[in-house]
Amino acid sequence: MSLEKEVSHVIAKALATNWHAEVPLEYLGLQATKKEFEGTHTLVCFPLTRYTKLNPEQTAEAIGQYLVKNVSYISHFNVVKGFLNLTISDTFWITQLLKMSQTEHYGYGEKKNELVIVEYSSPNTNKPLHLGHLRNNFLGYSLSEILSANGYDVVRNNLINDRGIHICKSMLAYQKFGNGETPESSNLKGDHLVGKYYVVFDKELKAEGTKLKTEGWSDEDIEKKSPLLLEAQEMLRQWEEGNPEVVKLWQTMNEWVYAGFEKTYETIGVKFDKFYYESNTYLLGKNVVEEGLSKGVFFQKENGSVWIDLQDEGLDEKLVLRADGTSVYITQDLGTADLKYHDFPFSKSIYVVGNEQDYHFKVLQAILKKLERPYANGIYHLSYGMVDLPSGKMKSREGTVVDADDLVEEMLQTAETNTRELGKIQDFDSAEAKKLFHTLGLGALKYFLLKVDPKKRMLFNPEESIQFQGNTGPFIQYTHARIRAILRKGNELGYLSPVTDFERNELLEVEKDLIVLLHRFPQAVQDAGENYSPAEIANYVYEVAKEYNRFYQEVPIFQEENLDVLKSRLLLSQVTGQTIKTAMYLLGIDVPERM
RNA sequence: GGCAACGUAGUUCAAUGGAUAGAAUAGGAGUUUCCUAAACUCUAGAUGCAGGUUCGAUUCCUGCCGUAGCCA
Repeated sequence: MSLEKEVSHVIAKALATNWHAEVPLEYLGLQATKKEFEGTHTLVCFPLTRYTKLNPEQTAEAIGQYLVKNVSYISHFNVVKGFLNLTISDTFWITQLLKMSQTEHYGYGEKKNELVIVEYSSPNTNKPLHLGHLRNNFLGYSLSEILSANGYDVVRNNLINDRGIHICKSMLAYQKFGNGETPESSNLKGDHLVGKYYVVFDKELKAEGTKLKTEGWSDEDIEKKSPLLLEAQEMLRQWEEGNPEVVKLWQTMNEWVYAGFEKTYETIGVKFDKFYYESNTYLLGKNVVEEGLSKGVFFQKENGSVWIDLQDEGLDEKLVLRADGTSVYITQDLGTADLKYHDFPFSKSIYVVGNEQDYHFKVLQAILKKLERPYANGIYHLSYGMVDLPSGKMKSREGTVVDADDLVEEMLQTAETNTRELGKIQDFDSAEAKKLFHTLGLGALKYFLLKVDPKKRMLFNPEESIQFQGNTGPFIQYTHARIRAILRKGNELGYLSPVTDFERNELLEVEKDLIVLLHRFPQAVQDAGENYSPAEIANYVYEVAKEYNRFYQEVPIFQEENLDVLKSRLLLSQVTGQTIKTAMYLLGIDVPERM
């Protein structure tokens, strides 16, 4: 049992024996003591006064005395107003340090034998990935690692949107204006080449619109009946019919895109266990519509369209099948949900999708519940906020999109420039150096996008956002590299063989603060999993790095004359380094040995 | 029009209803005979407005103002 839980139980017992009160556990939770007070754990006593019939100070005093008497490792306490601050003996923390160092996979939870499917990335195949996709990919990847660390079996799933009008637009523009260009001939990454023709289509469509306008067309007609647009729609129809020429072009261009995506995924270090393609799943869901009708969950309107009434859920009526019998997005998502559950009987199914689709996922889950799908309650929409630029929202048509490949390249450049300026890697060969720039550049980018609460929208300022000082990936990586340097030296001097025991009874303040923080790691991993929030890991590991740097500054390890004390500090460094490495791993960020 | 968000130092982010609202960055002042100064220390600076619930509100409720979003 964790220290916090144990103490909470003793407090419950104190209230039961002294005041015959049964107090809900939520009032008994301990919180971290603020820096300016003595102690590490604090009980807020205000809510307990109604049970003790004493004022807050007296209540805290009485519980404090009980705890010191009944919990061996609580050495003393102090009361400030209604706050009971507990001090735990140094020997307890020293024992904890040894335990942490001997725990395999420290921070990880026990196996749960439950399957979780995390769907993320899910790109369209008509254009390359941009900054928003990066947030999605990093979130999905990191969340998968975090859930895995919490004991779940995780399937990382990528549902690729490889069909539809948007791809036909690229295809049509390519057919008309492509002149047989290929990724090889143009020296463009496949996804960028296809994206180029998506832009071409848009430009041509606009030009056509301008021309039609002078010919007297109304805006509405231009929007709906522009010949280019009709042609794209016709192409989509032909694709659905299986027209060999169209299908072949579609395959060719998709292959280009996949090759491009694969490269990007590899560079940014994200992986998938399973791919679904909408070209295979877009017809699913019609059987669900029939099922819903026969169960009376759906109803049909006079024109034949099928709807569900979700007003009792606070939502609207929602169309699930058009009058002409064609599907809408929600239809295929219903079918795909069944398919996923059939392939991977999960207890949780997580969709990493932007918050612009909040309504869609509310509807999806509500429908699945009404259809009494056993998995419906396990669905969770990890709804993340948009990444805005200083100029506002990214718009592909206005050319304000930050391209993922470009951004990554810039990051690597910045990493190289910064690193070379510091002149610490003269003895690195070029392969080592390149690897380091990659580690640092991507670390900076991933950390930047992950440290913000996923639910919140965030701002990305290209000039100012990516820094290497302060609360950044490289700062944490730097701390790790420092620790590794210490450990190398400790090893050379023969002090780490390994450290399994030492004589020590007292800790410096900064050492204790660090151990207390490290002791919280398993809880941080658990919380991050329960809240679907890599940001919690990011904030935690930053705290650890900061605290270690303080320790490093205040305590010159190798000047210590007492060998037991020296060894204990090496062990503290080792556990810190390991914790940083693990936490960063959960974020999908690598840490260097030297930098 | 309907729905659901968001608003915290100059800027970017924190804060299970708890103590004097934390960090980073930008600004000011320091630290290198010592394990990596991508570090450390000190300093200054913020809860949109008005009510309400509470012993206690950045957090919960109501209204207003502002920002972007979704559904037509």
